[in-house]
Amino acid sequence: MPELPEVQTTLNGIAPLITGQKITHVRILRRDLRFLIPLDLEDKITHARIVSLSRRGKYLLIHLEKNHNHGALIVHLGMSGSLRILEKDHTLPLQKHDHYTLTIGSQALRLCYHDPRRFGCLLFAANPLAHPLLANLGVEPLDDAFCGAYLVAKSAKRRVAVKSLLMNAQIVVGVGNIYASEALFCAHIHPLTPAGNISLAAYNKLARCVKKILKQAIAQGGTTLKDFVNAEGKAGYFAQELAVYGKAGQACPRCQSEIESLIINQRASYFCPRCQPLTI
DNA sequence: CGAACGACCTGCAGGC
DNA sequence: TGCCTGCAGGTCGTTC
Repeated sequence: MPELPEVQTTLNGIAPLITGQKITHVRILRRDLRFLIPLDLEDKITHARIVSLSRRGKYLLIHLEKNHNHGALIVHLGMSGSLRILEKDHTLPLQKHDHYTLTIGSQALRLCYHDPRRFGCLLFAANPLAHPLLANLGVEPLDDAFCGAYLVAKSAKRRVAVKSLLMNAQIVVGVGNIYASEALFCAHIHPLTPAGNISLAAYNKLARCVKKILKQAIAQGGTTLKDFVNAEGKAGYFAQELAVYGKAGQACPRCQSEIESLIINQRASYFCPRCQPLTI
C-alpha cells in the first residue's frame, strides 16, 4: 500500500502532534512483523523524547533522545500498514491487526500501528541512516540528484524494463507499483522499454514526471485503494487522479485508447499502448 | 555483477 | 453458503 506519498502523508499528520513530547508507554501486542520487534525496544524508547521525524524512502524515522543518547525508531508500513493517532477520548478497544501503540505525553494520545499482513517493521537504531536496511538506498526522487543524467548513468548497459529500474530502491527510493505506472504514462514511456535504451531527453522527462506525480499525491494525502488511512484515520484522495493504474480496459484519459496491463517482475503494470509505444 | 523469482502474511473478490 | 484460486500498495534472500 504505502509508497512515498503515503509515508509522507503519515509523517505530516503525526509530526505536529508528537514532536517534542515523550514516549510514556510502549505496548506491543505482536512482535512478529517482517522482522521481530527487538525484545529490548521498550526499554530503549520508553521515556525518550521525540526530537523530530523524517523520512528516507518509505522508511519513517522517529528521532529520539534519552539520557543524552540519540537514536531513532525505524518504521516501515510494508504493504498494508498504517499509523494513526488515537485521541485520549478514543475508548474503543484496539482492533484486530493493531500490533503496537506508543503512548505520547501524559496519556493525551497514542500512536497505533495497524498492519494485517505484517510486512512492516519497527526497529531502533542509534544511527538509522547507517542501518543495513537504509545504508544502500538510492537517491530521493524529490532531490535534485534525481534527474535524467542520473538515470542515464544508472541504466548504462542494463536491459531491465524501465519500470523495474524505477522501482529499484537501490536506484531511487519511494516509487512503488502505483506511481511507477503513473510516472511512465506521464512521460510517454512504455514500461517494458529496456532501461539502457532510453535517451537523456526521455529520462529528463521521466524524472520530472516522477517528481510531479509524487508531489501531487502528497498534496492529495496519498492514494487510498483499499484501506490506506492517514494519521487521522482518513482516506487519501489521489486515487481519483490516477490515469492508468488499475484501469485496464478503460479509456486512456489522453487519447481514449484502451489501457492495457501486463505483468512485469510479478507486478501488475498499466499503460496506454498508443501514448506509450514500445521503442526498442 | 545483473536479473528473475519465491518467500513472508492476511483479506478479499470472483468462479464454481 | 462454502471452497478454491488469484491478487493486493514491499522488499529481502536465493538462484541462475
